[in-house]
Amino acid sequence: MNEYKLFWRELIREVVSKESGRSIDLEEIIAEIPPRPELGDLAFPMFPFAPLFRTSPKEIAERVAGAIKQDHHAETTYRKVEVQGSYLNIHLSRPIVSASILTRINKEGREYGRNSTLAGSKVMVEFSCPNTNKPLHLGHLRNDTLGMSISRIMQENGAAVLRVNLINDRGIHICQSMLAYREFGGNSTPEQEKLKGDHLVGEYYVRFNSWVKDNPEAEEAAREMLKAWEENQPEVRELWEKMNNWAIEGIEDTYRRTGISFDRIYRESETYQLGREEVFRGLEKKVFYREKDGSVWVDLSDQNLDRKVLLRSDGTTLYLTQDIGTAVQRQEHWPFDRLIYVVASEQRYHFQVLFQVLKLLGHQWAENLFHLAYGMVNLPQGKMKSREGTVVDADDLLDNLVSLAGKEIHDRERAGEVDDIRQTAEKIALGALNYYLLQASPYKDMIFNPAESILFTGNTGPYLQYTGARIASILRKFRERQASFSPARVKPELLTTEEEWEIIKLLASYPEVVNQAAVELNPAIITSHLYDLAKSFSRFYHDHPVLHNDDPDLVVTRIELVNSVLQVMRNGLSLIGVPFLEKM
RNA sequence: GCGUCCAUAGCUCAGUUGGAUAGAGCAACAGCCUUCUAAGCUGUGGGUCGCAGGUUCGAAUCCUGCUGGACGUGCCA
Repeated sequence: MNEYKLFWRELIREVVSKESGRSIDLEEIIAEIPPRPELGDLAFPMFPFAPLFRTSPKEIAERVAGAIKQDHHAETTYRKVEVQGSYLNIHLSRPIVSASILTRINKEGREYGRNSTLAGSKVMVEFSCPNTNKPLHLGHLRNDTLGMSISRIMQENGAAVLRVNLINDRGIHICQSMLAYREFGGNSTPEQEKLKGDHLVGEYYVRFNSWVKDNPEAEEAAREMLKAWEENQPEVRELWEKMNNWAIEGIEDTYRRTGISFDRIYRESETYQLGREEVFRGLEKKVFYREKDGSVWVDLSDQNLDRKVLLRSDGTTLYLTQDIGTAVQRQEHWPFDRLIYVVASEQRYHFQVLFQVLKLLGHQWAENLFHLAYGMVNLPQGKMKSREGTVVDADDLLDNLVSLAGKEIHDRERAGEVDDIRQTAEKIALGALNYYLLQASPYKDMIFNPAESILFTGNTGPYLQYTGARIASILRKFRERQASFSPARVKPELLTTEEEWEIIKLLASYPEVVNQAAVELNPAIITSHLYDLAKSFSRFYHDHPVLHNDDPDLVVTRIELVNSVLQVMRNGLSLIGVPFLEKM
């Protein structure tokens, strides 16, 4: 669609320049999509030129329209130029646009929508970053699906992407679950308890928190354990290895189930010491300073960021120190042009400080760090609170969605039609979840209403999957009867209905949508476009039969259109973690 | 206190970066299955875009103030 916009903006720029006698910049010509399709396909407001022409925008629109109509050059790409109030509206030539779009999608297939705006740039995306003391919850699911989707969108725009995870496998909170396990666990294993490893570990984390209420000395015991861990005490290390493996195996099961994967996994136990050297460098450079007690600080109060500790008085590192180290390490491992941290918005301040500190250390690339601060996931009754047991567990939620999807399959009497009920239900559940989490703008807080998220009707992932499955079904039936339509030819000029034209326009603007999503780092732009496309398709095929048609040319032409819709849906769905289904 | 962010239909969310009569879904109501899957389609009702100013030919969108909310402001992560 951009090519048409650009063509017309250039033409109108030329005409307005000529008519007004002043050279107009291309940026001054604003192209819009009219609010209602009957008003045309492109619209150009003439308000900005009123002072220039010293006349009404309506009159300007008429003068420009008149001049364009005399321009034979433009005739092939428009059907009609008309003045609507103060707007100059263009109706594009439908056969020309349709033919060009269908040919292009047919030729490019999976490539359609890909572009090279980020070609040659290396983008690292950090996301997930789970703790190994408890299983994943709903908040992680938003993080994970955002990280995956953003990565894919960047790739679709030509970037080389490296997805990285930093597993938080050490620290006082890890020791807390270890301590509770040693105290109450009785050497039980996930196998014995028939529990996923991460859930077993999580139980002892919860156990610690109730235990410590009546036994404050447990807090001190955990600190001692952390010290023992840092001193490599064998028993503690052994327990840590064992429980960490349980937790990580469990978390990886959830990743597999939700289609999350990484190119490189960092572990905090291996990186937490990094950063200290950098802090010393900063001391030498005199951008940091040391207090009498030995702690090292950075003063960012001139930037409204206050003073921050970089090294404790006992010389140990902090979260911030580690992040300094890992950033430097990553730049060395894989020199990125951009590093996107997908981390909740509550850590905004932390990343502002981190980026400033790296700049003070003289790292040029610190300019290219970006915190994608996504909003909290809340429940209708308010915040999720682990202490009050209102945290929505990721595995439980998925199980719940899968069983509901399975029930739908039976209720709709599709059990005999789908290939594998269990697998289909799993994919529907995943589609519902990912779509729900991605359709809201990332930076905004969102409310996760379990009752609503499991709906499979309306603006949801399953609706997109359903539309895709319907298309797949039509195409299967076409292939079965293909012989009966031959000989037939694709004739784009046969696509004359408004419904078909709406589809064509949405197909045509898909590549810009993919680009826009990358510019804004916002997968919701994709979800919303795919929803519009599915909606338009549903309207179309409700009223206009594809196969049940007397004219074989029309049949194959509509098949071509339907095929294109499917291609774009598949391309788009792959960017938002909604599995495509041949049958549902 | 200070800082950052948010506020659009009863609920959950969009809103093409300042343009035409602010849109979807859910919920409510009314229709549509001898025809390619009714997880669908069509229609009705529902709005002081938090409030008050300002900038502009034009503001949900930009600026200021206010109100309400979230988050942050740890030698926690």
